[in-house]
Amino acid sequence: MPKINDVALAAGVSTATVSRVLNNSKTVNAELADRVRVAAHQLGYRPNGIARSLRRRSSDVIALIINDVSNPFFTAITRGVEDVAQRSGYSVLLCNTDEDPGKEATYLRVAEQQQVAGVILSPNTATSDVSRLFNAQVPLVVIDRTLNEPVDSVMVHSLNGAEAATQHLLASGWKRPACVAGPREASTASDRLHGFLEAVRQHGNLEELYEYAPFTQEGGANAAKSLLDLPTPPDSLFVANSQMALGVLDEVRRRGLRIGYDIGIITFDDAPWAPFISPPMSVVAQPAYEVGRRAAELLMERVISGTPLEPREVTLSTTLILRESSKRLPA
Amino acid sequence: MPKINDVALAAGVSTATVSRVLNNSKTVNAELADRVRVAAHQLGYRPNGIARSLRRRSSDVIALIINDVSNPFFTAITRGVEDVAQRSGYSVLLCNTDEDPGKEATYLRVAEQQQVAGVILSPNTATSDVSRLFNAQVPLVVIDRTLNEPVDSVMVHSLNGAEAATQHLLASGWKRPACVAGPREASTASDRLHGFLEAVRQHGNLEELYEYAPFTQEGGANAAKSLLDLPTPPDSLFVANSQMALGVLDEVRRRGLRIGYDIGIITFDDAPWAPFISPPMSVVAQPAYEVGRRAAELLMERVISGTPLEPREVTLSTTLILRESSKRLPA
DNA sequence: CTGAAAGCGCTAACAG
DNA sequence: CTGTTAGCGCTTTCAG
Repeated sequence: MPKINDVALAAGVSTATVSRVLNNSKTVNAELADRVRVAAHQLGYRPNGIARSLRRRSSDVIALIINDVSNPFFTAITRGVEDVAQRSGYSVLLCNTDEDPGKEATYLRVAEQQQVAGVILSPNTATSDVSRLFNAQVPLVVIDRTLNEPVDSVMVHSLNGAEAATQHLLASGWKRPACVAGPREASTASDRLHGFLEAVRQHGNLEELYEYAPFTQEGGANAAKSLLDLPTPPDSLFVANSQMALGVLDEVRRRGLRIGYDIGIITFDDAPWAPFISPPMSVVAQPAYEVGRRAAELLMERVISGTPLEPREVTLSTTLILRESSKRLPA
Repeated sequence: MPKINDVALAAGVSTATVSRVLNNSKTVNAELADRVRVAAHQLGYRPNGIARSLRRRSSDVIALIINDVSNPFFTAITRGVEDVAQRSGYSVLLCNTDEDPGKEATYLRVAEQQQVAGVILSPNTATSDVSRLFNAQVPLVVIDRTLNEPVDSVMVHSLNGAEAATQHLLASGWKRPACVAGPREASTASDRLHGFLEAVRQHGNLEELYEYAPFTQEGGANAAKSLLDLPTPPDSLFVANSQMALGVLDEVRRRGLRIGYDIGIITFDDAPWAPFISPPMSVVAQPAYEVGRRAAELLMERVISGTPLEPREVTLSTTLILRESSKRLPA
């Protein structure tokens, strides 16, 4: 691998000039610049990003740390982030924590050690430790779940969405809704549960039925199982995310329950498969791509300006998409 | 941020000793080692990974470059890779190319410049340029799609799977199967198409119906549209991946075609939603997690041993999972 | 077993 | 406008 010095030698200039040319400094004589470019090209020179980062104390890479790569919500976010990062000439490195605080800590450390230009984080819990990033002055924006720190954030108003979904269940004639809630530690899970409970309380006279579980297919299946095994089981389910919904569907099918007659279902997240299951799934859609886009925009501002800004907070809204699974059909 | 020198000063030793302690060199006096650890801890010292990488000419990060984060096949691979990388103390950085050769080139460059310890790549086309990685001696293993180079690879025998799926369609009584094929450039797409054609030819007397399209939901929808608009449309579809299958489903529904009566469908990839659509989708399942696991194992061997090995090639098999969508029901 | 010192490849003052 | 030079923070010979 040729180094900057080889290029300098070949072009008959100093390394400083090579560096200037390669970094588009405008103050270089055109003829020299050409010689440098030719030499660099002939040698197949590639700047060593590590050395550059060490010197500059920052790279042109941002890290996106998410909880679950297989959740379509996060992959849609990823697209949003990538689109704006790319436009600014940054690459995005995706890190999957799998809801594991240990992995999250590891990736936070990697991000710091690799001197990424910035990080977008969906924290496992509100107490995830970002102090090192903070000390290292690495720009950070938090998405999806809140953090107990004053930082830039892009959130979705889960509570409202959950409340609306539950009200819809009730308005459709279901009498005994329950909530398949996510894990206690996730703010989104508790927001959605609270939205659900809010609607239940407003309706009055209803038992507060819910079950915490991990945001996974298995978690959803287990929660549904517990709920449906109750002496007086619920007749409808509000599910906290689409991964869980798959598990709920599995359990419902296993029991031979007919959606629309024996049970009503509505879930958070408009997964790509939602319209195609039977019956089509009603959902509370989150503007996932938008979350990613806005987060990346906030991050890029900080990265590029470098100036310290007041923490900014953007909150987006959900959309209720009514399909069939939540409707109550005449017997 | 404290540097190694600060730790050395605080512990009253040289930077070399600090480095040795932090890298678990066994040849350090226990008492000194303790002093170093205490000092490092008190100062909140974190080694600068960039500087370390520059010196060592390698980091403890591997890159996984895939075509589509939202495809469950790739996310399952990701899990496999992460599990074994983590076991060896490596972090995996996921890069999403979105089937865009430009992005692929960018990430390959990033991988080289960031001096990752190794890369696992699902190449866009068989001619993707990995020469720079090769020159830089970065261990590489290719997955999913072939590359015109002698490198370690983990593939799935697509052709057999496609052939079996098509034979099943024919054996179920469908008379006019067509293939919703992926993009020409992807070896998986052409393998699957060839498997399909193989079965069609063996059966004899059948028209060779197929349509190339991108591996996306939209691609699948468009291909289905063309095929179903034929003067004599097919009565069954073999679809090349699960993203496309969603699009096919959409188009089929739009036309009011009843799966099982008017049309039979079978697709590659056992997406999580496959059992839950109506009717449940028959699929050719790929051992995705296994692909990731094996690929990471091959990579880790190279990374850790550092010795040049002969290129190795592992090929895994598919499994036909018959559900309802491919069955032909009596009218 | 430990320390001094030489870089890894690049950028950015600082001179000229 | 261009070159010289001093590091960025760490690891690793090489002496002692």
